[in-house]
Amino acid sequence: MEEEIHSPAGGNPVSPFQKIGSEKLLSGRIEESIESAIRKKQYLAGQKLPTEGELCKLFSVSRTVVREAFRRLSARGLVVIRQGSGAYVNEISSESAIDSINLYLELTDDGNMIFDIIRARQLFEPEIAGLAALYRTTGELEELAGNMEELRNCPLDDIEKETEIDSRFHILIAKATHNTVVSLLMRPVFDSMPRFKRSIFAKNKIDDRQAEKRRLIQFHEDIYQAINSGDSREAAYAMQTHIKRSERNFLDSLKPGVEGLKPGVDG
Amino acid sequence: MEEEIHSPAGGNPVSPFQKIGSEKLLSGRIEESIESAIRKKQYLAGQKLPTEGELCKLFSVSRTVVREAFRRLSARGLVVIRQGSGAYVNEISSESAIDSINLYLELTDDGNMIFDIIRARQLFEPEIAGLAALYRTTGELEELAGNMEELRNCPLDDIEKETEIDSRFHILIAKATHNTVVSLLMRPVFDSMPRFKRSIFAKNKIDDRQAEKRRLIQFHEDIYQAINSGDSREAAYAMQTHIKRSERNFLDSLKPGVEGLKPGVDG
DNA sequence: AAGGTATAAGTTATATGACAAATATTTACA
DNA sequence: TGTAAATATTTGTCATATAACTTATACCTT
Repeated sequence: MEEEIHSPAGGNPVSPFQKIGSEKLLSGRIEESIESAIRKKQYLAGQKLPTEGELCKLFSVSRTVVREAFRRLSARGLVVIRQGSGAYVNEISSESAIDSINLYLELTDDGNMIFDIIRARQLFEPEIAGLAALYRTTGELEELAGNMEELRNCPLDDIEKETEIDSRFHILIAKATHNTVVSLLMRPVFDSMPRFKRSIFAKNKIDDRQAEKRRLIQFHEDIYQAINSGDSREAAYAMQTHIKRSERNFLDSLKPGVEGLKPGVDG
Repeated sequence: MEEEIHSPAGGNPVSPFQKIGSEKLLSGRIEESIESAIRKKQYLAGQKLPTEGELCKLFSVSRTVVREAFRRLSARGLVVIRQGSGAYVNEISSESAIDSINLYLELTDDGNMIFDIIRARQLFEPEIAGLAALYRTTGELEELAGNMEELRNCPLDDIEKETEIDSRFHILIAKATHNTVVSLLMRPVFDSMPRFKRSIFAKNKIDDRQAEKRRLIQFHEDIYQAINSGDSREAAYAMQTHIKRSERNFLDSLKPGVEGLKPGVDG
């Protein structure tokens, strides 16, 4: 019989797919079955899953439902589908998970999200900088130095690029903790920085920009030096100072008149 | 006939859907188009999207690709599809995003994830408890009290339930910060607690369980009191103490000999 | 025999048509 | 007017066919 599907990995002849339950949609049930097999590592990253046709026979369903199950799985980043070739377990990547958080934050932002972001940075980033000072490698220090060089060379009027470099600086520090959880969870915070900073800069007077960039560079320099010297306490302090300054910049940018104020009364 | 990409009937207010680009798959392009419309809030949560048939005509594609686009969108939590009714923009929920992170953490756990989790908690939770002490409402205090009551009443041998209650305690504190970013990002950390604690308890001597639970209750009590009295510093300290103890428990559970080895020495 | 090319086979992508199942709307009736 | 039945709409699943792409094979040239 060709009942046997793929036997991945080891010699276990038992099908990696659990019997489909009594859920609602067929495509959902098959999605769960395949997901379960992947979670149990019965299929490893890069491995090829059975073809649509094989799964049709295995589950006794039409190609439609198998394809829709694959679509759901690929949308969630669990598998990649290559036309003409097949479906493969995706190399695990944090991007899909991070994108999911970013989407949520974007959709739920009622305009006050930035306050939560700033507060979260105040809470977490000094601790992160302190940890980075303890665990950073020389390679990571070089990356930070390179990032600062990029910042110095960034044209004064290219705000888009500057904020991107800035947020990458903080991502690098989070990575230097060598804590995958910390660096993963902080990514959405840093990813949102450009979005917010755009609106801040938009309200700033142009004259302030040059001085502000000098300060930004100096803050990064201070943080870098502390991390470089392995001084955890100083790194935390430098980071705290940096973020407080950023917050003040933001609050100042709101001063002239909060956008929420109804027109009718003005200066 | 259906060659024409028609503008929606009548006076033609601009279509909410952007023109499809030059991506690879049709279903992917249509997914992006619909996602973009949702991100721009041209369709709000709960609103009904066009039917499959309408989208087929609008994009001049088959039902197959429209359905697969919908499957992807629903897998990502952007829309919900109700048979016989239609597709609706999903009420925004953090669950999908959190699940995505949880899946990533589970798949990438090589056995050392727990160290990162513990360290992340050490970094973040004291700060969170401190913030919660400042912003908690009386309702949230009641929830915390109720949670502690649940913990006291939990059977000593029901580890599954105990860990669930425990992690919920910490989730409640994160929520009490009234910072959506903080409570969202910490969720995966707390969600992973039961998974890890199972293995810790499994290696603990049964005799320790009663004393250990008493200590757990006392820690929660201390944290609660500090948060209740609005003492930010004390709340952070109590939380720090709690987590350090948890870490020691974990490290102790590894002592006798990493996995496999039966504990042969006890008090 | 080695290497490249054309061909064939396998696999996914899309289209179409049909019917089932669930829901929504309209109609008919009391 | 309110309710129930009938009808229409919409999504779910199946089946078949063809296009587009990938991989494997056979063949040819050198």
